[in-house]
Amino acid sequence: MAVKYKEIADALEQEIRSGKYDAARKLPTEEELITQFGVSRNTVRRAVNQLVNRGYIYQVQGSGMFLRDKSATDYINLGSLRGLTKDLSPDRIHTEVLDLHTMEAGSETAGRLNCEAGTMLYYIKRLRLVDEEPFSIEISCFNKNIVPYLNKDIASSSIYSYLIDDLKLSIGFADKVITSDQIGVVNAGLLQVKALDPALIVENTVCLTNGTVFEYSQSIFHYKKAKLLNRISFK
Amino acid sequence: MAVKYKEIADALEQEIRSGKYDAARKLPTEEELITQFGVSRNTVRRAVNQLVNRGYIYQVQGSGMFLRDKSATDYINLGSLRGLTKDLSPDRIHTEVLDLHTMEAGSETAGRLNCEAGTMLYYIKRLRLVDEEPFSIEISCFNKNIVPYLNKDIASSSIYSYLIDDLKLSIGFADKVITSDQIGVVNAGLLQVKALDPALIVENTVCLTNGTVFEYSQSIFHYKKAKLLNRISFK
DNA sequence: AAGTGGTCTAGACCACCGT
DNA sequence: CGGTGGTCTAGACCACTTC
Repeated sequence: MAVKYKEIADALEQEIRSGKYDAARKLPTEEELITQFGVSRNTVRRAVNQLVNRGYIYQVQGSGMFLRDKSATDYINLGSLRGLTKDLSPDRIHTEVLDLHTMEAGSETAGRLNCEAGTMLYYIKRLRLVDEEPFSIEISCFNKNIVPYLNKDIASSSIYSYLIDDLKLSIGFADKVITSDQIGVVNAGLLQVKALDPALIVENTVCLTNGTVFEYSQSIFHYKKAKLLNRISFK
Repeated sequence: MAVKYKEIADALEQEIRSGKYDAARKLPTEEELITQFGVSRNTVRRAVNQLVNRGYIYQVQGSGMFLRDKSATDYINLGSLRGLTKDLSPDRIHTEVLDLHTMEAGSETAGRLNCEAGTMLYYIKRLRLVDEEPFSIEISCFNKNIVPYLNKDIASSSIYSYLIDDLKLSIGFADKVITSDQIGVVNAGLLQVKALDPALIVENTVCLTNGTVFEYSQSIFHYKKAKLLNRISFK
């Protein structure tokens, strides 16, 4: 990390999640944070801003910085990178790799990944279980020029940890398109619902900080189990 | 407004939407914006930051600020306040007010609105049409202590314009919970789909800047017509 | 009136991209 | 190496809340 405002933001996030401010439901004043962390006011404010964007707190001019009501658990936060892996406790999640192979991009996939048709990519289909019950199906395509290697082992834990910590990719931004549709027979079987039952679908296009698309994925969620959460603040 | 960085952000947003940078796909440098708007670098950077958060651009250190690919139209932006009203051109939208009355909050609604049971509120049910075809059903509850007056006229255009421009409410943040479920018979009839067809559902809890909940709403979207878009950036 | 967050400036230095 | 964004500081003044 080595960047002050992010370190402070992460420290405060930890404190909030640990329940340190649950009694007061209020953060220390900017002045206090300035002396506590020994940085300038601007740096404190940038850190605090992260917490606002992450949905933890809201600021009231003249009054203070307050905790937002805790969202009930079991929500998948649309604003964070790691869908399941961050929001649910890791021991509740299991991943079954149904398919993993390399292939050439067809014209449709090439369009989505913003690359030439014929570009090599990894195709992965996974079934994700929460508390041993089928929760979602994830079909992902990674541009192999950017993600040169993947295997079942990596795919069965958190791919994103591998991309960030090992491949040192710096992920910049993403588009998520959310829809609902009738589920097909095959996927219905995997999720143990009936064919034509509803499915909650999230299409995800992810880019590096330099703007290159490296992943396109589609997640199909069990309609009775999945709840997506989006926390926004206007300022 | 009267705040420099927001004015600059809005001006740049307008320029981007107008297509001014479509050829270059690149914004002027910070230095250029500084001289163009006659403000300090920090102010330019705050303005630019808004555009990043609104999903218009991404920044690459050492290189510049670039336009993100346009999202196809017809998406409902989850990050903006006015769902339909902002994303689709206004003349395509029609709103039919099915019900509008005041009532006392029951215990469940009181919980969602974070108020006492028995608090007076407005209940509104609306059918929204896009291009003359049923698109979504919106059921909203407003705390009457905060929104003291509403009528069919207001409800059939944009409620939020009224809240912001006329009532001078300052809206702070919101929680959106997105799910999918089988649609009921009544709503199926309204949306002209079959009972038990999928529905895309967004529950929305909206707060003022001071943290007070003033609205709880539920939107039920036509599963073949609605696409929600969430643009996120990590920094 | 005191406390607390919001806006703005000016300037320094660092990190990364491209030539 | 020049161009361009990223981080950080120090200080001034404004706006809103609370008492």
